[in-house]
Amino acid sequence: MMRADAARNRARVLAAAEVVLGEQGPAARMDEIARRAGVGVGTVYRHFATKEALYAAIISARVELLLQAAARLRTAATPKTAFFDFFTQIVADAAGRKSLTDALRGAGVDPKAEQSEQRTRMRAALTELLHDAQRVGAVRPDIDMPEVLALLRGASLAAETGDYPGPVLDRALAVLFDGVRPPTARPSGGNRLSRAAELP
Amino acid sequence: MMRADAARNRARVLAAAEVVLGEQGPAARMDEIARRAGVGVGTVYRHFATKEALYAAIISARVELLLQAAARLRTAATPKTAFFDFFTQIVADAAGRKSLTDALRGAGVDPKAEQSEQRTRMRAALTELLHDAQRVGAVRPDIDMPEVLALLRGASLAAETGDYPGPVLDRALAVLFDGVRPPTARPSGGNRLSRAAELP
Amino acid sequence: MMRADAARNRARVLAAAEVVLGEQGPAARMDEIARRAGVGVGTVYRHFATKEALYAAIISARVELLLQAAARLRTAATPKTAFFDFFTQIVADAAGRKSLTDALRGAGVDPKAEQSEQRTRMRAALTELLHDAQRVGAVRPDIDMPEVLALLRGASLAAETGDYPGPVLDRALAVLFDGVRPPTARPSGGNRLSRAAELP
Amino acid sequence: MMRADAARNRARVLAAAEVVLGEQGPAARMDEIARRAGVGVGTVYRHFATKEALYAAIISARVELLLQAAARLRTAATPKTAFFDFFTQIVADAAGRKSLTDALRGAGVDPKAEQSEQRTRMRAALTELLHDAQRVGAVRPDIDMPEVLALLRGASLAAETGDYPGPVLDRALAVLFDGVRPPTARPSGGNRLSRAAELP
DNA sequence: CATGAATGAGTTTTCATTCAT
DNA sequence: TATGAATGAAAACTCATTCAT
Repeated sequence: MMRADAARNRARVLAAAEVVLGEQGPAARMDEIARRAGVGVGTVYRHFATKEALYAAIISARVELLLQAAARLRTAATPKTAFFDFFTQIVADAAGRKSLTDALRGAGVDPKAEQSEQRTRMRAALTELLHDAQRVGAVRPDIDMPEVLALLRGASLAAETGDYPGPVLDRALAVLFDGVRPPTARPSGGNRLSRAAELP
Repeated sequence: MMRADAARNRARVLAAAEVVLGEQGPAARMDEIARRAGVGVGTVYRHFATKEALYAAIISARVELLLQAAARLRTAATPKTAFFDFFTQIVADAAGRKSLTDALRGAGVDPKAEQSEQRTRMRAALTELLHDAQRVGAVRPDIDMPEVLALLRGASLAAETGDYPGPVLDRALAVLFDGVRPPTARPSGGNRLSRAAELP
Repeated sequence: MMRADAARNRARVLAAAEVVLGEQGPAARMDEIARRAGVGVGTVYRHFATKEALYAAIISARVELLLQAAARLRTAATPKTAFFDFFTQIVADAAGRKSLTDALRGAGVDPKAEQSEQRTRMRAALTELLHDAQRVGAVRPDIDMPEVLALLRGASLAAETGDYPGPVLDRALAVLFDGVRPPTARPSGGNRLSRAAELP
Repeated sequence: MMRADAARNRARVLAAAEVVLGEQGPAARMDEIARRAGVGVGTVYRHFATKEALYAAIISARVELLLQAAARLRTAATPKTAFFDFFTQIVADAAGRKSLTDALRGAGVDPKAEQSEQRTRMRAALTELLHDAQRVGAVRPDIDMPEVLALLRGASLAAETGDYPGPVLDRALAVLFDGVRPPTARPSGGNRLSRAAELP
């Protein structure tokens, strides 16, 4: 019973921290996070030794979810779309957590042991999807992971820190993907960017 | 004559602030900035009433330079390349000032009167270059400013916050630009990404 | 149980602040007040959000005591002397807290909600005592609250900011009270001012 | 010509300081005083070595004026009224310079050499007027300088720091003076306090 | 285990005073 | 001599972290 309580508290703190960081940026206070979680500061510190550790845990949880999504895509989707779907999903995830990365970077969170292990797994997952896509000719062959990572990072940051309506993000991604595909994979005349659903 | 001294001090503070912010992020202390500039804290405050005001002045100066570059490109370069050159220049500028934007955003710098006026001018400059490029068929016609801004922001953020070797950034931009160009403007077989000069 | 500790700390801070303000005037530092109270500055700020708030709390406590004294006098003393006793007590209280008012005014303490509520109660208490005294002919009938308040303020300020030996204050008050009484209430020949106990 | 300029500047600074202190209290800044005087801070410091020295000079000028008034009254008025007139004048002067004394005391201005010399002259002037009045029976004989000084200080402070409409101050002073007069000098039935001119 | 009061180093900002021009 | 830019000590206030209850 104790264990359950502790676990619930940990989860509550994590959730509260994500919200508060999104709202207040890197300046968010531990007191406030505790208040939102409905616990005392002491409890926050019982679960996360340090503010930085708490922030790192948030990232960790996020990345874990994305990794699961990557695994799912690899089995469920065709190599032709899996890479693009994953890319899109990461960006959508970022857009849904406005300015969180910002807050985390502002807080000076460094890649620690666990994080760098996750980083490795993330890279591996992405590499697989990329190579699969290249094998079936869905992605141009002269592109490589470093570029992909840079493009992914840029897209995520723009989605997270900017305030773009969904369709704008979609079209920006479409442009990006057009650049990523081999010319032959583009429908003749190009992928006309859709403007239908644009919000006012 | 004193005015000259004051102006020099102002410039020194601005320069020191840019450096220190780049190094230490939003947490940079006013004391440190003053020390680097070789002046007392009081002098920093004489020129910039507030930490936030100092940060705003840095952005302002940066944007001003870019606006001048835009004007220069419009006369000196052909519409075919001006847009891409400007885009590239902004990203290079961002790359050269690692984590400054970060620091600025972390400091909660708001778009103030002057800033928002600059924002307007920046949009105008970019719009001109974009339309010029579309007119001569260098940029696909179904792309519009919102997407361009999102792509630009993403590229700048990636360049600024990431630690990519130059060639990686170049290739990522090349991919992006391929997506921006109309299919007809791409050499058949695509723009082969160059790998020659890659740094270790 | 912690609450008891917190309350003790609050009281300590209040007491220390009263002392330090009396000694050093409005320029007293929060650090020093904390040191005297034997707590950290943070604790001072936990209990009083602001220097001004701390000062306001001191006044509040003082006035509360005087209000209790007024209530006591109304039941315990005869209307003939109660007014004069209360007046005297206020002045004595002021004399006992040298330069505190000074410090408080210097700090720009404004009448806030609670304060102005106290102010109202204080006026009410004084008004009752005044009217009682006038009803029994102990105070001239042509005097009214505004004058009484002005006289009281003057007497308190003199007592607080000046450095008068007790007998001097007593005689000054005696003169004042002679002016407040109806001529008939003065012993023929006036109230001879006592000089017996004068200190050097 | 230089001398005249310097003297004008000194006077300007003095005047500006009096105004600014009255408005902003002890916290008034030297910069602001200089600005109001239409000179640079450096000039303020040329005339007054220290903030405290400036404040002392203000008091000094004030007292000098009052001393001249005392001398004038001694020749021009009858002993019967001269004392009361002087007392009234000091209080009126205080009322006209709201919170200046406050500012000065708050600034920790100490009695310096010059000041204490003035203090002596002030006491002497008041003593003369008091004794003259006692000789002609206008002031009760059992009152002495210490009480008078205490009463005067109280009245001045009340006038300066309070916000009493003129008639209230007048009536308060009338009460005070009734206490100061021998019973025989009060018209039978007392000096009815006038209520005629009271402002709404 | 949870709580939240206490701690105090750390930061921003102010302002009297100095001094180069 | 006047000016006002520069100085930097001082002071208010914050907040991550600890620890008694």
